[in-house]
Amino acid sequence: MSVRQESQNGGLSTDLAYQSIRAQILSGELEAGAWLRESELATQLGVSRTPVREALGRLVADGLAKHEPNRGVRVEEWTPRDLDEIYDLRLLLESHGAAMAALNPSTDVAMLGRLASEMSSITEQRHPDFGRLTELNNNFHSGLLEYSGSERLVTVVASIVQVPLVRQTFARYTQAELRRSMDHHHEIVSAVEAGDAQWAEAVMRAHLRAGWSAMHRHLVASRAK
Amino acid sequence: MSVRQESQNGGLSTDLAYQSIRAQILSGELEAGAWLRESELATQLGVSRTPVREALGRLVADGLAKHEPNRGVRVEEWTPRDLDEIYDLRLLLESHGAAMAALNPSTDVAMLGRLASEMSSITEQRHPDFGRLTELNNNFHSGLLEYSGSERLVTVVASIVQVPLVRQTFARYTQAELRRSMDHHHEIVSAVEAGDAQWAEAVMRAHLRAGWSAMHRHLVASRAK
DNA sequence: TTGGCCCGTATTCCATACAATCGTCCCTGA
DNA sequence: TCAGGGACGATTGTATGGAATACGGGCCAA
Repeated sequence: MSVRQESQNGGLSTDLAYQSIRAQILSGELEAGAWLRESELATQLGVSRTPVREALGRLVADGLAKHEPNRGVRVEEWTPRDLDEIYDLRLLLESHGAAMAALNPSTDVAMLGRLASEMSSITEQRHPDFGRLTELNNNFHSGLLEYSGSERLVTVVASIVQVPLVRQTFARYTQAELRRSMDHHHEIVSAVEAGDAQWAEAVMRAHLRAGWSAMHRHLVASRAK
Repeated sequence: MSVRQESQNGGLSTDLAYQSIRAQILSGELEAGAWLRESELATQLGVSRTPVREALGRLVADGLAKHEPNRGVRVEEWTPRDLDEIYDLRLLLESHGAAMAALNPSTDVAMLGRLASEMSSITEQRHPDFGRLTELNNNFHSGLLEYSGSERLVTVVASIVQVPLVRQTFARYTQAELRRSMDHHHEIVSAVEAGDAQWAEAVMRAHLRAGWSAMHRHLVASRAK
């Protein structure tokens, strides 16, 4: 919830359309491969086709949808290979960002620590609120990236990462994995607080790789069935 | 000329507008901060405002222009800091890509070698064709990236890199720097041919860092004037 | 002289009408 | 029965008109 899904361009109706359609894609309400018909969405949202077209263009640029000339726009489909590519890039970019944040004296360590703690306490409850957990996790990761000092790093990662986040990764974790993931967050905070770039980078690598591993295990399981 | 500037969506007029406006920005014909008026561009290109609006939206998504609500779109401005960020990311991503290409057995080493050779021969001429050199250089870099096997890596780098390339970096090089840059290309080919990922990665790092250094020298010089 | 308000103008933003294009279905003929 | 072709329908792509909004200049008052 951190960046880039609030209005980046002006139109009121355009933004409404963009937010709404995007939400429907990410929630799974619109499944992969489904057609995004301009007039249908327009009437559904109570606006004309023009802002819908504009919103669809942005979604295509985001990589969430695919344009087929003279045919229309449909929700992008994702293969396991795509997810591998994404995690590979996250590994590279986010660990780099963590290192830079550790070197940045104005990084708000306290805020990151609070996020990590709140996430921990959520996981200790009987029925964890995975939605809230995902939201806090996004805040943690993108917040850390912002302290890397590189605006582009934030936007690039945001443009890559949006898809797999929706898959409710946390809900797939075992209890041990969940706990380890939370521990990673605290360790990252410690590393940043210590100003130790290599430590921060290494923990972030481990953190993401662990997430990738859990996701991968689930993928092969679901493919087998 | 490698990727992502050919039509990614359908419209004929839309594509014309996109290509044309984009070219005007990259050539410097439209300078930073200039307003991109819909009707003006529409009449200039002989189309209506609608495809122009769509093209502007894509340019904003590309990061080449900036949208100001209810005011219009203007050409994005670039600070030296932006260029630093971009080179930082290129360093990270392209060196990683080079390493992966070295590990990929189906990488077309011969093609890369031909590109490197042709670039070398251009630089040895009395009046090198820097435009052609830039084009071949783009082909070399994006070609190498494609052999990394990660589609996303290609598109991500393409989305970041477009701006500084236009600044005719090669024309700023000293003779020695130009020669070193060409040598780097050949060395990268050797490393990839040897299947040595670490070698390829290291040379690519050096190659980009050298380019950054030359650009930086020029920036401080032009700022002093 | 200067600060603030009001209105005119230019421009975007949204809606709607029209044109072009593609897929599908039916019909025909072998 | 099946292959090929042509017209219909649905949907995108383009053009244009009208509503909303923000800037700039001029007027008024202190």
